[in-house]
Amino acid sequence: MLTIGKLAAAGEISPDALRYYESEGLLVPTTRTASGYRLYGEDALRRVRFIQHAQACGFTLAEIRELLQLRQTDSACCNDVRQRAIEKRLQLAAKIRSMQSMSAALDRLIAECADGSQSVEDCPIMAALEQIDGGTEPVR
Amino acid sequence: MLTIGKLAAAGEISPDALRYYESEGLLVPTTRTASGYRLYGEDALRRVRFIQHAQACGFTLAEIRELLQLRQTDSACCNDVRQRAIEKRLQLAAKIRSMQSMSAALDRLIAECADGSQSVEDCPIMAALEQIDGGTEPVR
DNA sequence: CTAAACCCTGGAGTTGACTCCAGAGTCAAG
DNA sequence: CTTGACTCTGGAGTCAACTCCAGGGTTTAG
Repeated sequence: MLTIGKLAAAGEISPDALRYYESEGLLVPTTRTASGYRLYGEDALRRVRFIQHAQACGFTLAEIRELLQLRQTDSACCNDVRQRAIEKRLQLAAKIRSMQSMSAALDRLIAECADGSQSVEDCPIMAALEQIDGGTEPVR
Repeated sequence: MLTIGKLAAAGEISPDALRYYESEGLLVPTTRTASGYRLYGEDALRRVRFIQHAQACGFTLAEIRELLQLRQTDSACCNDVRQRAIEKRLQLAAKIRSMQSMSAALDRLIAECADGSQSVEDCPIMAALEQIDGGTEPVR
């Protein structure tokens, strides 16, 4: 059994973050000592890694909690998990596209003032940013 | 001269957001009526568009304030603006790469469980998320 | 003249994933 | 037996860009 500090060290995460996960229903300690210290079993480390990897795939903690709850749900099958992964990939694609169009807009602006010796008043970038058609769509 | 409501309507933004911009030093009304109503000149609408377009290029309000302050700075030249655009493009590229690697990680997971009829316990996605090497790096 | 529509200020709430803190109790080593 | 390291709880603070609200005052249309 691991105390919170040991688990934190093993998972390269702060004890505060582990307590936060508990408050969010993601990782409940196996038991507590008589004095109230949290004690975690071995599976806790796997759970921490699960959370970290899912975060690295773009899932929020709320979504990760749902994924974990699927394990408890008898009617759930692997397709439910897969579906969430596919949806998350779609969300990522949308965000990537949005940022790519931001980047493309910047490209145009940067190209527009290849010679940057002018004063800021005459800067083509500043001028372009005031125009009605910025060429980009807002995020989200 | 426009009241805050008129400017808000023209700029397709809320009056609250305009007051917020003022508090952040981005858009100060030209004057006020005797009773304290904000009054904006024509340039205010251009300023609002500037803010919106810069946001659409990924700049934060703090960064936009800096861009606007460059106009006041005598020593600043167009290159200063250009440099900020280039740096922002770099930041965007880094975020895009990070999200692309998230998406790629999801791709692998999704492929791994092409047949999704198994129970969640046996789901290859869930199993992979518990492994040490997730194949992705954390964001930021 | 009155009601609706507008405006003001100051401050709290939102989202997400934490961090940091105070004040108190607990545990392990020497 | 003491000292330092650890843990507990509850709550506040962080970032960004707002939104929403209460409790007022102002303006305008009919």
